[in-house]
Amino acid sequence: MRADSTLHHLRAEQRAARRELILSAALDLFAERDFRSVTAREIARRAGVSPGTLYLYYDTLDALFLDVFFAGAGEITQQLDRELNRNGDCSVAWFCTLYVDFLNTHMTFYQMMGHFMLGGNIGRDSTERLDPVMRNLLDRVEQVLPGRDNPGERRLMAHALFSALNGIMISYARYPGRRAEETRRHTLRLAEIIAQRFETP
Amino acid sequence: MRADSTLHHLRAEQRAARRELILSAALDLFAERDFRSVTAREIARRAGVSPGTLYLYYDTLDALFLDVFFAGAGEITQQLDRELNRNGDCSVAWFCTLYVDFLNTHMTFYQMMGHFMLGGNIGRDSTERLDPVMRNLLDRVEQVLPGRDNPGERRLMAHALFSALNGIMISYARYPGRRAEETRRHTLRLAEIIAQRFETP
Amino acid sequence: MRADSTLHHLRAEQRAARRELILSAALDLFAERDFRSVTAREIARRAGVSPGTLYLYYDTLDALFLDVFFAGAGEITQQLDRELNRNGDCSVAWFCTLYVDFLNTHMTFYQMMGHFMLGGNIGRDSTERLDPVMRNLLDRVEQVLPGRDNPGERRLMAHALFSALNGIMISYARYPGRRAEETRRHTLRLAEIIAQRFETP
Amino acid sequence: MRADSTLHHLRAEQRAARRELILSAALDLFAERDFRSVTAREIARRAGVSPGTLYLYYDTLDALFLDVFFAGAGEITQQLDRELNRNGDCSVAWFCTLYVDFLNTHMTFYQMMGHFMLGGNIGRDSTERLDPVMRNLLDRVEQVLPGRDNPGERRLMAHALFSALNGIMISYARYPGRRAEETRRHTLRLAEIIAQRFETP
DNA sequence: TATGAATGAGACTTCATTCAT
DNA sequence: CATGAATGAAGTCTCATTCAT
Repeated sequence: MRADSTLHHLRAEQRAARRELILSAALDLFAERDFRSVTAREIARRAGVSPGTLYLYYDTLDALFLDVFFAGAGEITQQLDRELNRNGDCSVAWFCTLYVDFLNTHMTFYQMMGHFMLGGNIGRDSTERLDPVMRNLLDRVEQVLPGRDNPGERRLMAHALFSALNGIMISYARYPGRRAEETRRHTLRLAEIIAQRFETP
Repeated sequence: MRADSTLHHLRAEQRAARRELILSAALDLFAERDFRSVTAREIARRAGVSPGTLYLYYDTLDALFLDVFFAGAGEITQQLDRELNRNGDCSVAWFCTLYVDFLNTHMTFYQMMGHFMLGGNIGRDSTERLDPVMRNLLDRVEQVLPGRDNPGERRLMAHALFSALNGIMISYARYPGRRAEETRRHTLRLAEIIAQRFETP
Repeated sequence: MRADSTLHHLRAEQRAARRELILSAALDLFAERDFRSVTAREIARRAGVSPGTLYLYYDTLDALFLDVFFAGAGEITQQLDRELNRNGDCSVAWFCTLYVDFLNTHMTFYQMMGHFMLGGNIGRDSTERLDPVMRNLLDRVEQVLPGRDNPGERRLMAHALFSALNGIMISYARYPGRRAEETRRHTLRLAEIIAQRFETP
Repeated sequence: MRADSTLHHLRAEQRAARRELILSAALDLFAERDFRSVTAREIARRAGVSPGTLYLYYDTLDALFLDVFFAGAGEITQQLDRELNRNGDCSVAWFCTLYVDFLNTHMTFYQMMGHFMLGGNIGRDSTERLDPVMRNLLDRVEQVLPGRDNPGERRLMAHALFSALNGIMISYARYPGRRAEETRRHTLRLAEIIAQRFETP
């Protein structure tokens, strides 16, 4: 029993590790080039596995893309939680800066969000996985918003703030000709402005 | 001379008409399906020309995509100007509503913006054409912002507002499970909130 | 008008010629190797065209396979008709010999028949094209059968004879270890026996 | 010694049982779908073993296919023998009906025969196993043929009858649009006709 | 012996783009 | 200027088979 469960555990761990390996290889490539031009074969080669192996861990390339998004969403959610738990009273400015900073260093996460939101062909099951992830994020946004009694209004405001921050990147992310550092500075400045706008209840 | 220039003029007109025809066919298809799944051949067929002809008017498919963006940008700019010229003092709320409404009915314009901003490979010359178009748009945004003396600050605020509005769509545009009408209502509500936030100087 | 129709005619002729070219290349390869191991790329290379061109003339490899069958069916039908028209009274023996001889020299036709009859995945439209072809063949078989008044009985007898002849090949066609010439002699001998059995009404 | 041989025996028995298990799983799947679309992994899963185990019992997938054929041949041979032993004088009609009925319920057996006869790549050793099996079957056919002195002639006649019966299936087995029961009725009727033709010496 | 993850060659097919007519 | 047949590189994904555990 014990041995068996250990074996299972190891198996699952190994599997997760391999998945991580592949995902990481993909992220590597996405950092270098537009993700739409990255091929399955390249990801496999970079991960040091065969193309066939890729499909042992992901049914389809889009499934992998989705995982990039999920991984990113998980990470930013954790980052937020860490601070929110420690310090119940976080400022909007802090949140905006953190999120936009995250987008700057996790451009691929942002690109995937765009990819899927703007017409990615995801199956019903993926939609069902996507939904709660987005909701989770919005829950965090709500927490940092200044007091507002009406829950519906509060949620809407969270939507608005979340949208506004996401919009920063689409407008300036890879604006041709701008270097990463310049982009970061500019986007963070915009984040501050938006934060300021959402500080008052 | 005269005859020649008239001929030239006619030629140019015809050429423009053909381009328009092709562009319009493309938009037709983009309205039906995700633009990433539309092929050059399909566009040609829909326009009633041959695939080869497409390349007489557009060097590349991305060039056509870019034109979709330009056409949209031109249209919204004109719409704004019409009102701005008539009525020098337009409200932020009016602008936000107009713009988000435009995005809702011109999703493809928005998608193209995303396509290029998030990693589209556009050549140097296209960048040079893109730049003034964006600047033009931002000029309009500036005009509706409430008085603010510092021009740099003013410009930054315009960026922020423009970004915020664009973000509305990436977060909810084709949010799975939502119908077009529902999306429109929701995004317009968000536009109002954002407008409200940017009303005070 | 005239010119146009001529152009159309030429186009159609050229197209048919290209199709023929590809078909012929495929048959070439099928003669050398089991058709199931022949790839689209190989056929294209042999035909002296690019892989993409293949799909300009055939939607799918199976469509090409089907054409192999149709071409064969057309040929044997014509061969039969030529003689049947010249000489209204053809013997069963003559027919059996001719057909089995044909199968020996057009093994691929036979293989395709087997491929599709024994489970080939053909669409509805192909089925609709397959049907009349088979009926046509059976019509010829009926013509050579000795007098028999009842039409239903006559048809059944045609079925039986046709089946019997087809069976000869499945049992001995590529029987491992037999050379082509030996196979031909043996199958023709069997054809004679079967003919003899079907000579009496 | 004794213990050892018993052990060996057990081993052999177990091995045979496993082979049977796998074979049976394969047959299960072949009954559901065209055998050409069934994968090794599926067979393994259905048999409740791992893909690797498959290759402990079969060198290759074609070897398994061959076994399907052998199993069928063995079964029909036994069925025939049971009756032939009990009743030395069996009619051609009885044989034809029995065989075609068998083909109807063992379509896979028939498909495998076609698979190998029409170009399957079987090694020399498999050919050596195939040969006697076919001979065995033909021996039975010979037994039911009406008196005929010349042994060579007799053998040839057996070939002809066997071929004729096999042909019934290739012509109508999965004739598109026909249901199993209809096919069975039709093929049995054809079997009768052929039997009738081979009844006279 | 049994496992099953990994392999990797290779299959089919698509599609932006070109160029002879 | 228009055509549209042809290209051919490249993409995703499959699957029989192997081998370390």
